[in-house]
Amino acid sequence: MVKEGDLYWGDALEILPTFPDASFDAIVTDPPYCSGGMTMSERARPASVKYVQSRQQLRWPEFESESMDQNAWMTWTYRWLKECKRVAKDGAPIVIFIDWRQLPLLTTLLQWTGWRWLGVAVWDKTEACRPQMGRFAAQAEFIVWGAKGKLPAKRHVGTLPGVFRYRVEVPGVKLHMTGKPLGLMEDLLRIAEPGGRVLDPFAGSGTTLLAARNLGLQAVGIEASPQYYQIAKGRLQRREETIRL
Amino acid sequence: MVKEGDLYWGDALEILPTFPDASFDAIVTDPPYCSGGMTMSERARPASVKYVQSRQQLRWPEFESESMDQNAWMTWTYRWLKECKRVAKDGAPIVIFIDWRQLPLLTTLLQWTGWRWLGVAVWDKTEACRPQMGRFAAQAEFIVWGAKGKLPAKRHVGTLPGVFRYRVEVPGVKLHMTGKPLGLMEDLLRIAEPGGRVLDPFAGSGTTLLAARNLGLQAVGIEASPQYYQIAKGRLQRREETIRL
DNA sequence: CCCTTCTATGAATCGTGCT
DNA sequence: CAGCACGATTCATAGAAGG
Repeated sequence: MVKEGDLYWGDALEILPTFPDASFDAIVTDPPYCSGGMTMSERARPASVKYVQSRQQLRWPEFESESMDQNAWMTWTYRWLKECKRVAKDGAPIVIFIDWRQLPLLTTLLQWTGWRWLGVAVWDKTEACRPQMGRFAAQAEFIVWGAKGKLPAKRHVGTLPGVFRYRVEVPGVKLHMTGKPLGLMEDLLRIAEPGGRVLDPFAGSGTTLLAARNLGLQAVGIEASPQYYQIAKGRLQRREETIRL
Repeated sequence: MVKEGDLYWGDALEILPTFPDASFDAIVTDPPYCSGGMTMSERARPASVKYVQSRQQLRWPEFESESMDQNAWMTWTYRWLKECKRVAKDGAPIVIFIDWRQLPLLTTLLQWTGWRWLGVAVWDKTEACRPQMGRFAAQAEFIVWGAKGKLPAKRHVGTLPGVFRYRVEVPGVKLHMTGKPLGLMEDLLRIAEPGGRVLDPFAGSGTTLLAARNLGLQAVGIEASPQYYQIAKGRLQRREETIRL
């Protein structure tokens, strides 16, 4: 198994089973949505074609798991949610990014795997990525959250907002095609008990891990793509620099 | 059948069948969510008890259909969605408020009844919601939208945002326990073709109808509660006054 | 009679705006 | 300007019901 510090390179469904039971205080992740189309043929297009506007050269490395049909995505999501539940401590919160098309399926899967569904928070990107005439813009991304059993009555966590307003970052600042703003991830990670151990099984360019460390949390990540594994590793090593990417 | 102008008093499932096919350009509504609890007994409590904090006297007339269990709500929603589809013209948009708990069920029902699901917009109520320690606030309400078939390629509608930020109004300004800000409804109604005919089968205090008329749309509403029917009737009649309630 | 499950009731979170 | 009311909630807990 390849790893560097707390960052693992490999398939989440292969790495997760090597972790002991009840070893994480929170799961925070942004899995592949596989939502680029309602039809199988649209889904089968690679992510770089689905999510990048027409006719510009490839800017992002490909990421896997984006070419599943609805059924494959469902089985796959079921399995990693189940594994995450095993490695989470009782009462641990889980926070998952999802887009509107997959939201109903994800809330169902979350409950099927035994997690308790507690709400839907919103990432307001404040401007439409692609405004369209005559339709509401897809300006929000959704954040499904829940817990393994009940959230403990007394937690050392304050009150948290339910809508987070952050602009999408431009390529160069964001290092993954679907990379999230660092401030957004820091806000979300405040759901975790201070000093706790956080897992991101789909680490991408490592923003969750970086944000976690900024908050004084321990962070463990898994990333399947060799390119993003290298990018995340580099970011974590450079964390001491003052520039916050 | 009791009606006054374009406002009908009665059960939507009884009034809708009296409308002709393909007679509306848009459906915009805020149905009872029936979301107050995950158990049947919790749901069975009247809305004024479920949603209003303890120890204050009854401020709002009760509204019906808020005391259904999940199964009853599902069958009921299926039936009114189906009727709405019949009375909608081809290409007409539908816009429905819902809370996070019922969102997955509503998107399923929308598709089961033959509507095309096109997205989820967000009403961000901004800060004024009940904070909770250690959890994300339930600060947003969700707006499921779609169309009967495809939206026409050429519509006389501009680009619309996907997140709407409006504070919850105080009692006195809002006339229904769950009343929506007038500006919010006006924003949402911009999805309708200018001059079109809009239906709200759960009119409540009539904010949708008022907003529609402010935008120069024809508006038809149905309201089951005699109290809210009177309130909505009064507001529409007073519309000429400059004060916008 | 004890244990489990269900149900009914009310306390409490804090930023904001109104009095 | 201080105080108070308010929120399409959520949860804990006491009491009832059932096996």
